[in-house]
Amino acid sequence: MTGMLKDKTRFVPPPKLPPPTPVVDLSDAEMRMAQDLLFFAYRDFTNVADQVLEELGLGRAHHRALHFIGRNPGITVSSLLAVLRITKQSLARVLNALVDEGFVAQAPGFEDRRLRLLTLTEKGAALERRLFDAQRNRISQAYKRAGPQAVQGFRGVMRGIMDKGARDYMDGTGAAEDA
Amino acid sequence: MTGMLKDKTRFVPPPKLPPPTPVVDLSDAEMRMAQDLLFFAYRDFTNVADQVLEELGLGRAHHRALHFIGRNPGITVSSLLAVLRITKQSLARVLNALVDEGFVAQAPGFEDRRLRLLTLTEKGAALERRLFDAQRNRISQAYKRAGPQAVQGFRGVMRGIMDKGARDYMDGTGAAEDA
DNA sequence: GTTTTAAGTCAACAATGCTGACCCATTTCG
DNA sequence: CGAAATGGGTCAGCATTGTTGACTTAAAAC
Repeated sequence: MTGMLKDKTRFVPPPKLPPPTPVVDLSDAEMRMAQDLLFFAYRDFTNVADQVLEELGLGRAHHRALHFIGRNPGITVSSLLAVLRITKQSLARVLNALVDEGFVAQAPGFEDRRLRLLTLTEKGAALERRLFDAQRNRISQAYKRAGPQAVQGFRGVMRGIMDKGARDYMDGTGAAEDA
Repeated sequence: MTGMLKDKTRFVPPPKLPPPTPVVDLSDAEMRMAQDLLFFAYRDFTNVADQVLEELGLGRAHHRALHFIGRNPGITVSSLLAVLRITKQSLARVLNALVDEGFVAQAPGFEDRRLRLLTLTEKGAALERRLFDAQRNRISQAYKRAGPQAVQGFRGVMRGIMDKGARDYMDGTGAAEDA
């Protein structure tokens, strides 16, 4: 019985204390820091919108859909799937909720009537605005404090981290890209 | 019936097509872009480690725990909770799995024997290394391409986006901070 | 007129958050 | 010393959001 640890087989004797953490080279520490940066910044950035979402019984997935539909009015379901990289079923849940509650409207395509062109309703645009405003504060504060040059660097690095596909999407001016 | 849309009440007539997306001011577009950057960079960065994790039947939550224990050898459970900002129960699931499978070791504190000091076992450190290596490529590529100045900017902006608490943690040299 | 394609749907499952309610061992404090 | 506070653990149940697999329907393409 190792004190409070009960006898749970779970106890493993400590490896002589701090396993000396290799500390390979300097840039290694930089890379570790980048992990932290991404984790914290993303977590806290997304959290900003959560309060508003909770009020409405929506989740982050809904926010993402609203965001990308707002940025790409008339986007098709399959393009949206390609951007989000989730399955049709996952999107369906979220999208149906948004349509049911009047945040998103869908119209059949003109040329190809199989397509469902997605747009935000006014209600949807208003919600997206609200969510955006919350997050915008964060960003603009951070941008302001860091300065325009830092912003340039930020963009460059972030672009470098993402997949080529995402980079391409972003280069498409935010208009619906072709998967 | 409106073609393929069946009769699902779900159909909402299109709002005259692209609700003109206000386009308030220039900096607004910048902020929107930042949302995209964060979403894509974070998604693709975390994805990098997923393959390795899947092999082992572990998830991202396990990775996070490994990461922060690795960076803060001897961290207590409550400090880890404070860093991750999740509940004890959520952490327990993940931590128990890691201990059971020999990735993490725990030792009672010397001064205060209620504490459980967490460290990576060699096996755990090796796994963390593996996961890290995958992600390191991304980062170092991005850093290299963007240049050292951009990296500075990246850090500044990311720090600005996160909560003060996270910033403080990071300033603690990555050594276990006091909640 | 057959085959693709865009979209929708049912069912079931897994990971990871959460809350609420307790228990135990240790430390602290009156 | 004895009570309260603290660090940690656990059971049970639930929500969100991701996954697979299998199948349908409507429209387009060939």
